[in-house]
Amino acid sequence: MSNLRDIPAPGGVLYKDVKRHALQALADGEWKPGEAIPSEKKLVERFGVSIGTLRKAIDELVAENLLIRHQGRGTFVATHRRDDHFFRFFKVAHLDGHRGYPTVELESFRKIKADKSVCTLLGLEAGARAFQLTNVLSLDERPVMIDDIVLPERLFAGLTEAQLRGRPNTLYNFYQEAFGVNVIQTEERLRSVLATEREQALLGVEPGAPLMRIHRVAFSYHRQPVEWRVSTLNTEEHEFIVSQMPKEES
Amino acid sequence: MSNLRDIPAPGGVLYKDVKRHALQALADGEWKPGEAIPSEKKLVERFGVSIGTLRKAIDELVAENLLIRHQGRGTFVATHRRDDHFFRFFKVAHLDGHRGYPTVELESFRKIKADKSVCTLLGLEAGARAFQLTNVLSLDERPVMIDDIVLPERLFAGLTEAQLRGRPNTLYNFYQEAFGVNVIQTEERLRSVLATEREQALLGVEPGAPLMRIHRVAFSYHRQPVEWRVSTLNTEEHEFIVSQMPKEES
DNA sequence: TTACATTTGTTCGTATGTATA
DNA sequence: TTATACATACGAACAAATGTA
Repeated sequence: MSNLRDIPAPGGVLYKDVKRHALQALADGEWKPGEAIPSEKKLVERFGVSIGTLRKAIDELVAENLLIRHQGRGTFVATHRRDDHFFRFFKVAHLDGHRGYPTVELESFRKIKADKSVCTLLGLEAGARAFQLTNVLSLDERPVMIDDIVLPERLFAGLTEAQLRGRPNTLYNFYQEAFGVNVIQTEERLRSVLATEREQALLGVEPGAPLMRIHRVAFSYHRQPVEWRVSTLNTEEHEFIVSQMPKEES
Repeated sequence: MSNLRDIPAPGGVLYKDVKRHALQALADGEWKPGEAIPSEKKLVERFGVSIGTLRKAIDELVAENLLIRHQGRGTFVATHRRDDHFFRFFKVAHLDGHRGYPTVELESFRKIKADKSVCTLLGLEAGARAFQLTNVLSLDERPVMIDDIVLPERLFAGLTEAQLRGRPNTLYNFYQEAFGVNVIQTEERLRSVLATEREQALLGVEPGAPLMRIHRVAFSYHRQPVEWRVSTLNTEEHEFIVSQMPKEES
């Protein structure tokens, strides 16, 4: 392993180089979710930089929620296990403010050829194969949201319906553990629509009921798109939460 | 001005103390939006801490978008001027992805007694007086969103309709410049609803059209609530954008 | 254009404190 | 108790950007 100093940084900024290498270790799966990365001391040796420079690089990855520091224990790769990052990606709450975990029922699962628009969004070649699955999410025993999800076959090779039904944890945690696919960022676009017949049936709402449609692209490292999702939410008793700065008081 | 070292920090962490004092300088209006705060050298003297400690404190305020650093120029208090933070708070885009500035028309303005629920949300005593105003926002010459806004009279004493009509910049910039009220954070809750008659008229939609209702509380320093807003968005040709991590690539 | 002062950005390293196993 | 790992605090030296004389 050569020192980063040996090759001048492209941007000329050393800590950005360290960050880039750390990011690569994450993307390559050298550092795996839930596991500790090497100690600061070891990373200082590995990268040939000072402790301050290393810290500045790791600081940014921590700020981006990719790593989690624990004083006295080590620095860990973030996971999608319950409580960890779950509510960063599940933004539905009851009108009274209460936020709970949904129960998930797999409604359908099949292989498809991704259509043109989805291929564009996921950066796939035209006609690429993909998995299409539909989950119905319930809160307090009542169906609240439909998730129509498309996953590129290339990234999720061998995915089966049984796996999806048997998964013990969150979907994004399942992506991590079963396929090494790490969702670290999402982009969502929200609209209001009227319920279709299918949605009336699945969510148990009246014809003409207003629903919220959420288009989401989920990204992994290096902004690689890994999931396309259309969620349909019944906001009769629930709402979609958007808040800036979940942590830090000012 | 006494050194921070003279009084042991409550939490025992010096840079948090520095941050707290800096935050107070912002909340007190000692450091005003758009202006430069004292140089690092001066702040080091003022607080009696090392440059590293000072930097760590300021770093957090920069990360929270309260301050903006410019190498060679200084560190400035963030403003709500166009292009600056505007799109952090205006999350509406055209379906084709294009994001533009809306034109705003003041539809109504009056003094009210805030009702109980609004008082709770804004942390006001029961029956507190407030201003109620309604804006209609247009994109590409077409009305797209209605903003129903409530402002506590205590924070916006003397606000007039003429001021609101004459303001050259964004509403939040107007709060800053005219009343020293600095919006730094918002919390929003979104639902889908059917258009009321009033909304049909103002937005030019059909009866039964689905609209998006956005409930927002805006906060200033120390999480003080300063504005209550109910926005109603026509998502026929526009959508509401939610994306994590607007900056930094991973 | 040049030179210079000012201000923030980067990199280095040390010493000590605190949390964990 | 001990070793390990991260957290805080210090500050020096130099680089890069900016504004001005």
